[in-house]
Amino acid sequence: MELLQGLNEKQKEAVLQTEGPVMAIAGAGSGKTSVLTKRIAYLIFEKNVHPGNILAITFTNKAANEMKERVRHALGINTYDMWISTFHSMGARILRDHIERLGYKRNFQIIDDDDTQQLVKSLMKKRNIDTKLFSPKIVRNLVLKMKFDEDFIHSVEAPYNEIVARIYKAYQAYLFDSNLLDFEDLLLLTIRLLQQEEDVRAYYNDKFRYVLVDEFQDTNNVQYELIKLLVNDDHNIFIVGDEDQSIYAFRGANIENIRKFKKDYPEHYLVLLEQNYRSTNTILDAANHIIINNTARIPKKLFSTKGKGEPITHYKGVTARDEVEYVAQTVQNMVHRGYEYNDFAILYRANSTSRMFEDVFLQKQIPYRIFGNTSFFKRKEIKDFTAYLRFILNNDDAFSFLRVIAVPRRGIGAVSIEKITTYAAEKGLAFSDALRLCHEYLGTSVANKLDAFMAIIRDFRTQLDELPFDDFVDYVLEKSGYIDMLKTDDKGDVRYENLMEFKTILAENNEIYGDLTKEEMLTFILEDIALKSEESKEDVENGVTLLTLHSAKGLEFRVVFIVALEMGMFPLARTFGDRFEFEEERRLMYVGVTRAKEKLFLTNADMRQTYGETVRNPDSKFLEEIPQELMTKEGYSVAIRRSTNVNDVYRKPELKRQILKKRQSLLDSDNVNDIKKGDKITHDKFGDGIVVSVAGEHCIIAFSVEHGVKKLLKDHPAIKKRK
DNA sequence: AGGTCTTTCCTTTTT
DNA sequence: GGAAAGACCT
Repeated sequence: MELLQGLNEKQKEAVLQTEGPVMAIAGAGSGKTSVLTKRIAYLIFEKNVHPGNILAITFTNKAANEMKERVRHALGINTYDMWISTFHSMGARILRDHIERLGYKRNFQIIDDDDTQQLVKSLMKKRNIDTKLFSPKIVRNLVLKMKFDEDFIHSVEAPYNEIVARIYKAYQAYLFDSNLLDFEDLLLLTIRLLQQEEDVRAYYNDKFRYVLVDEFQDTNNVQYELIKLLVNDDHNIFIVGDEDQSIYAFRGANIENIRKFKKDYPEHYLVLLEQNYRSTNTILDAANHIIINNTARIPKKLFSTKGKGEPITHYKGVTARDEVEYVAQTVQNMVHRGYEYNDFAILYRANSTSRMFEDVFLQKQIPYRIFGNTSFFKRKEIKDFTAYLRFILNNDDAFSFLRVIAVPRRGIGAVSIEKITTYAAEKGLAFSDALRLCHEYLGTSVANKLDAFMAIIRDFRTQLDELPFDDFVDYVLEKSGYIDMLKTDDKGDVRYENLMEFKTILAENNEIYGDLTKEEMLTFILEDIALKSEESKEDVENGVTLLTLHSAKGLEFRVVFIVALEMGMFPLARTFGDRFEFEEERRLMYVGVTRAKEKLFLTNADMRQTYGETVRNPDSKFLEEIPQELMTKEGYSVAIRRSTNVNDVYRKPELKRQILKKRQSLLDSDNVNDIKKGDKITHDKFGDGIVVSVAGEHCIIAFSVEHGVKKLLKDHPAIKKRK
């Protein structure tokens, strides 16, 4: 059969065993994605299964998109009827149709993690809980756990237990009243719906005859529960996973689910995919030697028919800058030798590491793509504008109101808003009604301002139906005063451009959802934005890929650089004391190494700036775990390491003190602006100016007319003396 | 209330 | 070193 061409025996089994539960344990690079897509093709072409009867669940949007792409293009199947999505978008899609059964309104909006964090904080403040003494971050995490299991609160210790219990209640009520769902709700409410409403469950059980779950090792208990509710009595469930690649325990992923699956579906068919089609044996050897250090795992050894390949290169830079320059230089050299920019990936543990690479790549004109990081949709202006859209659609959305009322400022501040919410609470009114009826509570001037604002919002609601999206966006930006506000913002130009970019995105969606009402359309678009956090904006055709180790999962590249391999950077310092967490770091390393097809570079630096301070981290433990004969060493590691022992700095306090002292004196001399009255200086932000007077640490400087006269710290780094 | 300067916290990782 | 929150001044 043509479809099965190029598959090995094990892979064929995984495709052909269509009925009943199947568990495929698939090592890195074992052709898992192609098994998944071919299985879908086989179901449709050979078993005549309707695409609408297939549900494929992935973990990230990137994986979902890639699977869609492959099913659509490589196999020529129309994915329109097929559900290929993440757990969360699947939940949203089901809830959009049935959530009224749970008392919510169907035009609910999704609130992202940043916003829940803020919400918890403001709820704490409103209840006079000191957010300095009690971290809102901890409270929020505990509240989220309580969402999964209310009994969880009994294991929380005083005094947090009482606070968390209160905030949990308030938080849930707030979301419900505002018709908002957080990420957890997307799963939990779907479960509640399926448990509570038998006919709904029957509908989906009948619809989803074949369920496929990718990256099963990353499912948490709630997601597993959801899978079980969706799988019907035929038990046609296919899961693919690899416990060595479980990297989401921090988010509740539970490797135990693999064992639970075995128990819940005792009749399951097991397939082991161990042959690797991706990497050279040198790379696999290194990966095997790293992962073997983890205690809790089923032994598994990847093998490959590819040759030995090139050795791994470890480069140690003198500074982090040096490390980055080396990476850039190496990329360029290899491109001259015939590689494409597309062939390279730079992998790092934390998003913040990407900054310096961006700097250097820009400078050297190396094209690159960057995944994740500050997503387009998390920018202030975009969040502001989406808050407008949300509030226009739903006047009960108090959270969006708070944002919108303050940009631009409208003379309605914290005090007045507090009055409105108190009023709503006392009278038991919906937020939208409170906004209409609260006049007596407010001063006349504030009441008038609020009226004027609500009139604008009502007008926006009318215009939404009247105007094409393009014009609607311009209309809102103009009439809300947002455009005027940007004129005084020093980042106004960039912000404006981003908003125009956002307009384009809306217009594109307009075409996709052409047959819906404007309101429905906008609701879908906002949902999309909330769930698909990242959209690689700069669409470089051929560029180096910069991404975190987490988002690298499932991808492969000819050449991979894993950077900043230092104790504290990777593995992260906070994981040192916890074996469980440390082993997750190691799995992350394993994922990183196995992304490489031909050549692997491991880099780090002797010195780097962290939090604005120079630190010297020892080499990452993971470097030692790779057999040294697989590696060649370059850079600092060869030249200098023998003469200075980095660890001395940590062992000898007096040495450390000396270094600190020297560093301090360097800092001091760097920052001292020996300026006197009458000196001409230049300021990073205010431009050129003349020193009017100096007194102690401060000085008074006259800048150009638009900035005027300012009192500033004399030694502020933004001030430089002009020659 | 709003703007500016100063201090604080920070880095996991994703939906 | 940089963003966000807070303190302080107008």
